[in-house]
Amino acid sequence: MTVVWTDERVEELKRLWGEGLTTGEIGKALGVSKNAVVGKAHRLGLKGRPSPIKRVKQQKAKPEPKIRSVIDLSAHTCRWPIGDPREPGFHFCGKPAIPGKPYCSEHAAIAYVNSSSRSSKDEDAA
DNA sequence: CCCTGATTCGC
DNA sequence: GCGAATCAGG
Repeated sequence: MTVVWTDERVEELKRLWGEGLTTGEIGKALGVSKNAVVGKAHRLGLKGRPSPIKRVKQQKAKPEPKIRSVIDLSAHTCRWPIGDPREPGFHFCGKPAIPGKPYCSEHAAIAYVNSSSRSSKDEDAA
């Protein structure tokens, strides 16, 4: 595989080498064996580096998972607890709640039932 | 064992 | 000078 090392090849070699590609990658890109690459590189006087050189993958920094909590729920979302808070399947109702109330109409009825039975004659007064 | 790079060795 | 083989490090 005596591919004539033209200036282009050498330039590509140096470029890929500088890119951080491994000898195998460069050799594959140039169509030569990794030995040829490393040999030429060494002969050229390129900088040596640690064996397992790998290009650092650009990891996308995730914004944030955004933890859902009861306070994060919309003000108009029913927060009626379903199940036991200690159990894994615990969740909230999530149905549209009554404005001003943390529960939907159904659960609000349950929540406020008998809580403070308004007398049928305490608000008619003026 | 795999990966890699570095050096050696024959052409 | 070239690359494969070989050696060496991780």
